[in-house]
Amino acid sequence: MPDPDDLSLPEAFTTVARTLHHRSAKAFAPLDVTPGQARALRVLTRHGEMRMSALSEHLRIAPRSGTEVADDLERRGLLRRRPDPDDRRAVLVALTEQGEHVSEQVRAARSAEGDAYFAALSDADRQELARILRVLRAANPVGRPGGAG
Amino acid sequence: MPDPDDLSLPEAFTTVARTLHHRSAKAFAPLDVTPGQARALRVLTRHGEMRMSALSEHLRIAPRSGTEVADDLERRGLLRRRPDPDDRRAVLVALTEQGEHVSEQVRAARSAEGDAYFAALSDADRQELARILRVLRAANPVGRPGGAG
DNA sequence: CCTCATAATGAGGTAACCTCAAGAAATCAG
DNA sequence: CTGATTTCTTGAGGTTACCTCATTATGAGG
Repeated sequence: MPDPDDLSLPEAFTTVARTLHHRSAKAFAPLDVTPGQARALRVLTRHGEMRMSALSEHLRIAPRSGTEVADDLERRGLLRRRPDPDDRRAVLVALTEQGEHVSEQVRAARSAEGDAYFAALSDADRQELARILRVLRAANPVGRPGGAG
Repeated sequence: MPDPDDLSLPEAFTTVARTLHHRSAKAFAPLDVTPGQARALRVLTRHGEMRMSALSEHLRIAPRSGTEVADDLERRGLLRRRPDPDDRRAVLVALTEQGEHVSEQVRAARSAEGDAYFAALSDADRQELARILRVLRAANPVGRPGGAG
């Protein structure tokens, strides 16, 4: 196997992200939840009931894509939709009881397996990385293609 | 827009990676090259002619997926295949002259736009990030699902 | 009422992966 | 040399996680 190339920052980042994705997918497989769904579960656990549009923004994906994630979770009985009483165009989404349960399992699986990916880092490095990622997120607020037309 | 959530490390990483991917895709669009193809171009520029299997390993993707990337580049006239004279099962891939040219443009586009994503970081932070990514890559050598199946 | 903006979704598409199995060639056991 | 096994690549078909565009329903302002 070839030694790691001296990749550029974007390349190295992408490579690590893909590996991480595989790891997470494996960790969540027993729960029958994809990494994307897992993220949505965590958002809903943290912030409670919200509109579809808000969910999409939290996940930083296009509104249409948020619909899709919600569809999947609803099909699995982890999420319920209800009309927003204040605006009949809008839909509110929230976790079902089972959704909360799975979300907690997701959190556990993340600690057990997903975060294991980062176990090679010292505590200090993990904090450094977290800080750097925050800076990047703040500096590049919206990754959605619609944003820049 | 909601403030960035206090995401877990894996989640934050994934989110940043997706945004970065969008940025790169946009930066490479004028060259008619996807981010995945751009990575392959860079690998071939750095390491020269190699087998399909070696290309896949460099990109850390399944062998079949390497074939696909090579197909795309060959269709665009950026890459040529030839049989390996030492092993007639194997195929050697290398950039064409035009491929070298586009690869250089890719490198330039990365500096101009792709790396702009990391411009929010100080030089020190960029080096920190690069170091941390190297540690992660070294600690988790192969992200390919086939490995643990 | 008419017009314009907004919320969600149906329809259809893409990039970048994957697995499984086939076909050809190399290698190893006898 | 023969047969079994392994290796290298690719055909066929599938998945995830996104996307854009157009449509429907509702809300807001003149």
